[in-house]
Amino acid sequence: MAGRKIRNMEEFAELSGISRPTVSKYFRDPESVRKSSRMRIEAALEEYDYRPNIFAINQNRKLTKTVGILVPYLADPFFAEIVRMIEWRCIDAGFWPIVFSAHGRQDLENNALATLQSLKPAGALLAPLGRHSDLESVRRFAEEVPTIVFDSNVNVGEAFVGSDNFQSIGLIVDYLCRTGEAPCFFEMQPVNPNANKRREAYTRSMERLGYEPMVVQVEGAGWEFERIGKEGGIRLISEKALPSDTILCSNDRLAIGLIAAAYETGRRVGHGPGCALRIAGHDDHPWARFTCPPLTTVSQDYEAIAEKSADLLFQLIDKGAPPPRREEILCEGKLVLRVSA
Amino acid sequence: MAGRKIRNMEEFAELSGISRPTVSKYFRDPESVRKSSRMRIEAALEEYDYRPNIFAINQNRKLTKTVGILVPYLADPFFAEIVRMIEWRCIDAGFWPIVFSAHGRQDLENNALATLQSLKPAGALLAPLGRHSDLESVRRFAEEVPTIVFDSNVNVGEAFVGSDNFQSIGLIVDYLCRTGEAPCFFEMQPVNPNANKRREAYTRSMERLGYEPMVVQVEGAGWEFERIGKEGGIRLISEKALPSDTILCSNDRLAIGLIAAAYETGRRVGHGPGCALRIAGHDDHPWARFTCPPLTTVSQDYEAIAEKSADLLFQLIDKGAPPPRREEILCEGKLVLRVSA
DNA sequence: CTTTTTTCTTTACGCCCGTAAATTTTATGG
DNA sequence: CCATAAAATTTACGGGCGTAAAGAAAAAAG
Repeated sequence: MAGRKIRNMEEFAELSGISRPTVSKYFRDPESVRKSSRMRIEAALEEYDYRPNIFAINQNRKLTKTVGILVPYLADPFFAEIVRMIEWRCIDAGFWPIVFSAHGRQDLENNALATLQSLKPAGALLAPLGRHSDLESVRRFAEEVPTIVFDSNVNVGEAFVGSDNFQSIGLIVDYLCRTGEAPCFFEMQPVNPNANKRREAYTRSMERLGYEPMVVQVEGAGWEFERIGKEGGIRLISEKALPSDTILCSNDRLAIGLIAAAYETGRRVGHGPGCALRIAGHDDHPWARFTCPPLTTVSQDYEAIAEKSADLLFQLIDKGAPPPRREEILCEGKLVLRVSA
Repeated sequence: MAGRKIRNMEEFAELSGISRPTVSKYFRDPESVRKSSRMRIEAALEEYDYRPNIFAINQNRKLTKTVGILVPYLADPFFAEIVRMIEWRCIDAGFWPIVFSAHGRQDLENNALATLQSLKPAGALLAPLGRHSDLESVRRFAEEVPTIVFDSNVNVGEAFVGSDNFQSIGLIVDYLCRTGEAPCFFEMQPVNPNANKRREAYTRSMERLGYEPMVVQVEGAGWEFERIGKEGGIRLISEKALPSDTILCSNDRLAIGLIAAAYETGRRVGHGPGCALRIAGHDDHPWARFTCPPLTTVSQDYEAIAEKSADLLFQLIDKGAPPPRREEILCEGKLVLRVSA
């Protein structure tokens, strides 16, 4: 494939000895042409290294093979991981995934949606910012593009895939209450519906078990959750303002910050003797197993969320028609017992 | 902008009362048309919400406004951060960044390069896999597309931007030797030139200071550095196989794993009294300040690397011609003293 | 107000490919 | 070997835009 330069499909078709429409058909679906033709085309491909012009292809296809993926913050390991898994599935299914990050900002989210829409994608997988989303924009987008929403349920799109916060929080509240002091709930200002649901789930679980819910909210905006958790944690610990020595964090990143705060203030974290604090998180972030001590948490089922949302989208694209009513698929979390609580 | 649907530029031009070629000119550069025309177009834009078809635009332009960004592993916070910064600059400079991740695999890197090339980007910013790269593919790509290589110097492209490993490693080796036992060097099998340079820099620094270099390599492939560091660390610590109680890790992610290993085996980390190990890293990863204890490390200058590589690319795109010889820009690291060493 | 310059409009062509219709070739089965 | 079905070819058009050329209109300069 080091031969001369190929300008376009016309030229390539000539060199391969097959007509251009047939070559075009081959590139849409290699199985759709006769075997002998396929082999001649592939022989020519070996020799000449031609690739059809993506722009010209997509200009004329009503159904692009592009799938848009938008997440609120790609530098968050949760999204990085889940995007990795989704990209994978898209490629396997013959789609061309293209990733956007809103970098935590509404204007960039809107921008990404607009750019994405002009790419005329076959579909989109959106994890909206949540509280900071311009819901009207998201809705308008979803009206034009087959859209599955994941992670952050903003009641837009043909379906939602996410975690069952009531189940997962229930699980860990049960565990914590059964094995020691009832937990307080450590959160920052909620950025998306998950945070709210988790707080509510915590409150309900506590009440169900006959405890008084205790919610502690720390100051801080933005996506530097660890810093917020650490700074807030240091203040709360040194002021002895924590209503319980068992702390359930709204997510693992806050928990990582809180563990750092405990270290800095000399409190030993864990469930053994001599430990001052028990700290638990939620999500099972990629880094949760490497904290000191390793973080007890509830896993989000990354694989399941990635798989279900992708499959649902492919289904939606194939069917053409949206489902009769908006589906909401909730994946269950699993208790991940480590040392911190 | 809730008016009727606009099909194409023709229709939009008609509605705005300006001819299509002028509208086309406007979209390429709004300043290039007369003010009165610009205002009429913008008024129509307010009302009708039209966006030119990206595919049709790029098909006819020789110089696309796309900039490709390829990193080896986007779920690594170092790359996530630096991509975030680069994307930013591209958007500011009026380009359209598009991000690819090789997910640590050669076939996906090649795939991404091919896809990227068929997008006819104005330029590309590549952080190659390194040892696992198909250098011939990368080279062929760089011959066609103005390319800046960053992070991993594989001697391809018009320029390289990265860290000065000799400077940064020298800095931390000096510090560690001055304040306690001379460090051994903790690494895994090198995945890219940086890892090799760092080992070499360590060796030289040690010899310069009159110490015997001690390199410890742990088993493990792939991009789960923390796991590799932790598992290797546990083995080395429990077998008392570490040649020094001060350990300089090839990067922060390994160090995070090693700190977890020290915790698990009950060794206290830090430079104070009662500490069994001093552990230092390299990179100043976003998570390095949240380890327990916080990680002493050498920062890579993320901002500088992102800025210089992006600026260099824009310059290259404007100039049209490559620089007389391949530039190599090395950014200096800064010592980041925390508690772990 | 006239001349010069700038900018716009009109017209037209091309980019590279998808795709439809009509025709020809090739494969399949009896 | 022929009839039929399947697949390929030829021909033709269109998509949405860039862009060039020529002439008209508007702005700037005198």
